[in-house]
Amino acid sequence: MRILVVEDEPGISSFLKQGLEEEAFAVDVADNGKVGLELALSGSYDLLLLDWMLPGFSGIEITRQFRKEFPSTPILFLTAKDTVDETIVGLQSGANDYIKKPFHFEELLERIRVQLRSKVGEYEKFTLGPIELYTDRHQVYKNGEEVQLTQKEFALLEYLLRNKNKVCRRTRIIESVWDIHFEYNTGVIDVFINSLRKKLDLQKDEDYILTVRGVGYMAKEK
Amino acid sequence: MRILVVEDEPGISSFLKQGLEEEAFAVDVADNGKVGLELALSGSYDLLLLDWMLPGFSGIEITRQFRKEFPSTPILFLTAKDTVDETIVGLQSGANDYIKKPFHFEELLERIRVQLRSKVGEYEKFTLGPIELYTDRHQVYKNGEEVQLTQKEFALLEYLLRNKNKVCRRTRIIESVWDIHFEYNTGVIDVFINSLRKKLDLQKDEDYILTVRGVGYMAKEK
DNA sequence: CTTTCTGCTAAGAAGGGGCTTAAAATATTA
DNA sequence: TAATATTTTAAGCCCCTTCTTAGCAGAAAG
Repeated sequence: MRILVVEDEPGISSFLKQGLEEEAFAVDVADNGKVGLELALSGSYDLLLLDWMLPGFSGIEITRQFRKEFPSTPILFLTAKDTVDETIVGLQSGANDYIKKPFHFEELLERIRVQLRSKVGEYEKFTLGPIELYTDRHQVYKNGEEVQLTQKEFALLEYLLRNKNKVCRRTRIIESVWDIHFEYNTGVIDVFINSLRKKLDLQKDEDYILTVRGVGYMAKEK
Repeated sequence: MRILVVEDEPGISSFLKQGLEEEAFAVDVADNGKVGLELALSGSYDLLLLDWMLPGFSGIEITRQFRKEFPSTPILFLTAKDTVDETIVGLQSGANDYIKKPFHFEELLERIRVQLRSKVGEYEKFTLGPIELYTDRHQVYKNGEEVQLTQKEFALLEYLLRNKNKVCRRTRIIESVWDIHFEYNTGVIDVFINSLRKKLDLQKDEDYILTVRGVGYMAKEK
């Protein structure tokens, strides 16, 4: 996933570049609107991250011009203050979301992920003890040997691994994996956890998928 | 942290209530705009979560009226469609952020946390001597080692830590942790205090959970 | 010192949650 | 359309959690 950051303050842009690269994004930086727009129009980005106050073209202008060519590429903009006006203009001119400075990096990440959720993720690999999971190839291995999982089994395992060492509540699991948002009273999760444990052939000492009674499940590294 | 949810669909509102309560928010629900506005104006909330399409007053009207009295309380609104217009009107009338339905609960939580971040600190972590408790992850540590607690044990410890250095009356504890609001004549609390002390392996010099004879208990930092 | 009260602790009963399995419903493939 | 695979529902079982109970120990009061 390629991201273009247009931001004139070197401190912020280098912070963003470094942080996003740690999350396995490819990041380019432009420090003014003119260069930013040129790069953006080259068409090789999956998401734009624009500072709103820029030398050269402003964020609005970049957004307007860019939208003509690329109607679906998400644009996220950074607003300096809590001014509603900026926000409104930004959304009207075609941006998808905004974030106020100062922001927490985790939040920025979450908003980027929301925007990219429709697009297919790049190559991602998760591990849990002897288990490896590749999101792109849709494959899972244990001790190097491939394990055949169905779609839902895979999705559930992926969710647990994305939240490794954190307790995953049943409600969250149902929401993220099954996309059921507003109610739940089913035992599906149990069934799929069961088949996961079976297919992964977890022995007694391999307690990688823990059940947290009354709460949910947790993929835990030893 | 108290949150008011104004939402007419019972499915959604109960889902929100449950989910937010799991994250340790106190949640009230109103199912129409009129009651919602009345409750909101009572002034005892830290954040409003408004559905935009409501019987009675609409989200806009609630926002406008509420803003006159409470200029700084964050308002988050839920929009049904991906219409920029609604969003713009919402932000113009004084809301702080919006989220599109259907949404992922994680994202909603993140946005709520952002709004409350100025009010309250980061993620919720409570400490008591060598004991650490993380509300979001549902985990407790003593001297860095995880301690396995059941739901009720966790809820009780969390309550005591939220009221650290304050005497907690038995009646309050029963109300908050067990949700029993009428009179009580049971020894449950004692039993759970006992198992907490055991599981936390408190030595004689580690008197962090004190008994206040005739009143209740207190988590006390030395 | 004795009595009375309150909290501590252990053991067991009651209840609920999760595991497992099989069968039904749904989706996919030939 | 039939055949197959996947997903979901449902039910019984077992075990963990929760709550009750009761005897005991120690504090407060007389």
